[in-house]
Amino acid sequence: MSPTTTSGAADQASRPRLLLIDGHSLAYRAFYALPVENFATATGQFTNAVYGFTSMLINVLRDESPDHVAVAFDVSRQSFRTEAYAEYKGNRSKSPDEFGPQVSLIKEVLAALRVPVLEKPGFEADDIIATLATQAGAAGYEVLICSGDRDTFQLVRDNVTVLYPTRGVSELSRMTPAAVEAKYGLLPERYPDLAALVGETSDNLPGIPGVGPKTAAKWIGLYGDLDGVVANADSIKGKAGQSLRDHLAQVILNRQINGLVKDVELPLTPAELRLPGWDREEVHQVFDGLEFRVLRERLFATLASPEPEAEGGFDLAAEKLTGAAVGAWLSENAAVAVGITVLGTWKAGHGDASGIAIAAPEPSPGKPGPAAFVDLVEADAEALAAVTAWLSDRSRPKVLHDAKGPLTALSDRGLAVEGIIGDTALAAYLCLPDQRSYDLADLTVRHLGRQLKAEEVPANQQLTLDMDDSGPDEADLAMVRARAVIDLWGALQSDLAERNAAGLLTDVELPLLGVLRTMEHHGIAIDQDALGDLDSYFAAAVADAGKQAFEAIGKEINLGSPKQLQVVLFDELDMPKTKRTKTGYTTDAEALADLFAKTEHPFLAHLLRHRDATKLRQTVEGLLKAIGDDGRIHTTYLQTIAATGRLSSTEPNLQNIPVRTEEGRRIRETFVVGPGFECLLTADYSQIEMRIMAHLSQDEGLIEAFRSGEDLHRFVGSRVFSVEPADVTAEMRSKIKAMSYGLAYGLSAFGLSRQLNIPVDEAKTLMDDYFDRFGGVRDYLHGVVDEARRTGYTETILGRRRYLPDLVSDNRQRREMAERMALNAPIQGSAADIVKVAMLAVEEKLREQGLRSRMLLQVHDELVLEVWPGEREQVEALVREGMAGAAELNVPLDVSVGVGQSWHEAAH
DNA sequence: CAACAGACGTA
DNA sequence: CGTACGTCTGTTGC
Repeated sequence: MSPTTTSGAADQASRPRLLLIDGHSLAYRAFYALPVENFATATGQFTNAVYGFTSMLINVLRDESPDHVAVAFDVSRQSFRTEAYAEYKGNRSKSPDEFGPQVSLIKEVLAALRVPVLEKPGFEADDIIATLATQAGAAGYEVLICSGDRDTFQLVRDNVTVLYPTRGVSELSRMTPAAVEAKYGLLPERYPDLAALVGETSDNLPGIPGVGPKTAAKWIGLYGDLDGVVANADSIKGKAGQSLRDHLAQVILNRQINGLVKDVELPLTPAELRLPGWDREEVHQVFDGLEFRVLRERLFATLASPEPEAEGGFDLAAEKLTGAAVGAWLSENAAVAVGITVLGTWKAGHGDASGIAIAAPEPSPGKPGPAAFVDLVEADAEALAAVTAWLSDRSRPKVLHDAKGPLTALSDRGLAVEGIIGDTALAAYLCLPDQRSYDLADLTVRHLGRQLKAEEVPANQQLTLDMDDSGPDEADLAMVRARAVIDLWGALQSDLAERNAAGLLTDVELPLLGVLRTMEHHGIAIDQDALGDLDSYFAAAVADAGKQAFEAIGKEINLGSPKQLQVVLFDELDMPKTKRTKTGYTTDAEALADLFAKTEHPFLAHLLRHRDATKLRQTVEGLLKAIGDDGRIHTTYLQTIAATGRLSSTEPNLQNIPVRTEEGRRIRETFVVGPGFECLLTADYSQIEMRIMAHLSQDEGLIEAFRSGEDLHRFVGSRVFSVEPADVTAEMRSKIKAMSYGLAYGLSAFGLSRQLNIPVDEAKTLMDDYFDRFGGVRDYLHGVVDEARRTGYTETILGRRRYLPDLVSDNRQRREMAERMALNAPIQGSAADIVKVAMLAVEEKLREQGLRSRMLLQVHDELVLEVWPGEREQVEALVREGMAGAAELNVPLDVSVGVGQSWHEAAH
């Protein structure tokens, strides 16, 4: 067990990195990825392609830290390829008028950034890239190619990676030799062979009919390369073989065309592509002209001061430990906060851990940080005892990344963990809650400027613990990740502090993580037979409604296909057109109900019933599939998804179980109390968002409404309509209710009119009257947007922030969207804060009072508990106390509670 | 096969 | 032209 040094990522500070970009291909992708109408300067110049290209460029420069860069462009469509094959790329329509001029704007941006631009008549950008990649590769460079053209895959090598845009231009997938092999089943060098057989639509190169990538790869595998395939064409059997023989000439031509030229004469060598650093003034000028304010900020923020360690990997002194060495290592190295990663599996509240990696921070700059791995399956008693004791010692600080799953795995192996002082995923979420994911590898690049991914380790640089050459094993990678976690934690501290989020992490999110873990673990019991019966019932309803729908139109179509429905409704039955969607006219339930009111065509009624029953059946079947061996459903709560601070629930989603209709509620009847328990108890906040609105706005009228104990909407209605509360009609009340809730979402008069089916001016009057009587609400709503525009973020009552840079967007649609988010985020987010605090309080009280009752579900403003026999009253009292006391607002927090044998019965 | 769009369930 | 989510199905493929 002698310590060795392992390098988890490219450790090549001395190795130059060259980034080669296919300018045309990326500009074109950007053009189609971003809606052109949303990107125009005051003078009417379209900039979507420039924006997308520049944005991608900034990201790649930031994430990859190349020191050498070049962008290659096609000069024209004419090249040696069109000479050889006139139809090459002949299917491409002329690029739109809005596109062409943007190419020269891109070149202006590149000039300001001092990025060399290369083009060569008669050749395509890819040939230039192939040439430079070849030269640089031979000279020992690390080469990155950014291109949307798959032909570049043939250039991939150990030190040549293609970054291929997958979604628009925002996400790049790394095509390494392993990635190419995984995707196509052959070496990168052979990719053009495969492309020649399969064809390339975008280049107008037809492939062999009936031959796809699978078959092509099989042949190439069989005969070595395309020459081999061609030579053996006669011996390939079957339809595909015949097809190959029929199209042999095209295949050979394809291969001539798709091979890239690697010896184009160029004015610059790789060494001359070193980035000299850009001209700030010129960048300002160009970006001003393009009106790229946010982008300029991003450029300066991310690239002005490149991280000193930007190219380093993680050096650690890694050991795999057994026996007495485990305890010794922990005593020596784990007194400070350490990073932990867990090998194992977890899903639906259960899991198993096979190993644990622990890493301490670098003792001093440049010195490898200690790291250890303990195999939990093979561990001897002594090792296990040491790990167990250390894990459960709350005075030994630990940091994990997205800890809920790993902790579930450890827990199911009998290992309790105490002393968790940080979770890097939660920390990153609190800092920037609008990100879609908090992948550890992404965070290390963003915050540490270091790469994590294993496949980026060049084979010749891997030093492994094993004596063989198999590369880093799982344990090595786990240790590298553990080290990344602790380093990341260090880097996130100041970020958390600056954003005032440290307390939120320590006091709310971290402890909540444990609560959620046990809720997932417990799950909720299901009456499987009843649910099965419901499935049959809904299936019959679907069949019945479908049959009647078909009779009504005299034929059978797929009722689940909006496209086919549009044909029937608008072409064949000639019904009035509904609201437009991207691809046609909507057939949503509201529109269908409108159409039914107008036409009374029975098809519509049957269709609506079919939709309804189908949706319910899908829900039921999803739930049936999710029932575990224990007869319970274990959802997974996601704590870092919702930008407002809410939780979300997945696999299955138990936060959207039907409740509004009678049939829907029958599904809730199948969520039942588990064996041995007395009943389910549900507790929910009534009108929590409106109460938060009252609190935040300090509006005297609204506060009085809640303090008076009068029905809220009746009270507000009496003010708005200037009548006695008793004289507020049901219609008035429902209008007020819609408006009150709408306000918290940024509802406009137009939206209100549409929802209430009243004229816009009536809706406008209604809103004006509302704001006249509740001026504090109006002032608050205006104020919250102004403040957010000034500071860049909104804040909840616990200081949870949401950053909304689009508030200053020059695009109206985006700006107004951001404004509505700014209105809603403090309200929805504060409600989320309060429920989270309440959950912690309830958990704490259950524990303190030594009760066996337990929390099972959270549905945003509702908690569902399972009550142990004899504990009902005590639980109800503590839940009321915990929830009502979760925040000090200037209005009371009202909690209503119900109990029953099922979730439905416990509702109130 | 994967990504997208449309539809719809909840708070 | 009302926020926040997750899931299913059908369609499509710059």
